[in-house]
Amino acid sequence: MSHLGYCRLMAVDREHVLRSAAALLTRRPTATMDEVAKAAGISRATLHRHFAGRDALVRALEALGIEECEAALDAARLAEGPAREAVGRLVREVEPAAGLLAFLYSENQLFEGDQNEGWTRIDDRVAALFRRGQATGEFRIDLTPAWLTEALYGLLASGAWAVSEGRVAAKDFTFMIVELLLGGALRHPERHSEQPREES
Amino acid sequence: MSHLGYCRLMAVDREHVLRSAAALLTRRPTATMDEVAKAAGISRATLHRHFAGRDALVRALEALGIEECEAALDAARLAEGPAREAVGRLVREVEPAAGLLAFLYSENQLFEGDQNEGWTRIDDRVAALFRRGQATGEFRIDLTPAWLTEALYGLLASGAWAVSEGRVAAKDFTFMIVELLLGGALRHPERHSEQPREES
DNA sequence: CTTGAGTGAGACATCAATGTCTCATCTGGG
DNA sequence: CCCAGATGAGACATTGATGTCTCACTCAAG
Repeated sequence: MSHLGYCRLMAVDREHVLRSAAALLTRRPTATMDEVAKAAGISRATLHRHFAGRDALVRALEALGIEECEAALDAARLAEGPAREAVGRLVREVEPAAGLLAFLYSENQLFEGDQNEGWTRIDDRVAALFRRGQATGEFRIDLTPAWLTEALYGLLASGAWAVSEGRVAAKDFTFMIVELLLGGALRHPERHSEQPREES
Repeated sequence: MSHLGYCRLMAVDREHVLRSAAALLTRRPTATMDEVAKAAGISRATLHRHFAGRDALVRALEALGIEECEAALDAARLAEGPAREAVGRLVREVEPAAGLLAFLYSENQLFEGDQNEGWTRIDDRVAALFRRGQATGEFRIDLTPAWLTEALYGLLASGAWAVSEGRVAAKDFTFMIVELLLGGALRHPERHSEQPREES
């Protein structure tokens, strides 16, 4: 088990480091490599042995986020049943990764240009869900799938931050996001005009 | 006019520097003081004469954002008419500042602890609007005003980013945010149960 | 016991951004 | 013309994070 055991132990270790880094950077996006190492319970030297530098660490976190996102997309079975229920499943599945995704979401605003293709694949799958909902008549057609996708990301990030700052209860996370995204804030089923603007 | 003129000119200049800094940092939150100076068409030395350092610059931008936010809150007359229309007015009034607010929104996630009290005042006013809407029966009561407030911020930031990256048209900004926040993505007025979760 | 891989601690060098300083230049008012 | 204030350009030291290196220690396998 010398060789195999070695690799698997490294993987576990790396996984653990990534998890603590994600947890820390979610709260303090500017945390130092020193702090990341300390949070993982290892020395900076060892951290550097696992990840060549801060870039590599963030890249690895991005890969982890993409991986968990796609796992959530798979688990949510977006193609099955009513689209609205698929949205609910998706948010529920993605909830554990919401903090990490919120970090990566704001981190992506910093990087110009080269954005990982994994995100566009995810974008496509989410947008396809909204498009399906529009095709079946469940969702309104005057809000583009691209915007609904962006809005979902924004609500996930807002929700994660609001929970981490104690402004909303963690147990309401999925409920609030899904209810707002699907149903909106209005109470009565009366739907106002689709052209609400005065001229101007 | 030596003295008065001096002050007013300085104010105009400072205003211009702040505007360009806001425009630049909105696109590239990590821009250097050098780049900020270049973007404003002045030298780094002069930039330092206006703002002691990067901290001071960000603080000034924060103050500007708060100022514009409160101006938008005033202009939207949140206490008048149906709450849903007040939300529409608010988003429309706040739209020109959305980019700056998105920058400050993510910047605030970086700073720990001491957050400017101006934001809590703004939070209170927005939350009061949602609370009023709930009291009049316009808004549902199973989404807390605090969450609706956070969600509005998140949608504003998402919208600003989506527009700046060309994913949604700038002219649809207000429409999409208001429609999603108030009406949600569902097409039909049928409202699903307020306890949509399976047990578990 | 011996060995070797992995680790922690810490000493550097590097690098980018920042803050401070000086000096030459420009400009408008006296 | 002369001058004071503001500016631009650039040199310089500082600071904080980072990347690299060495060395001693631990621990489990042989």
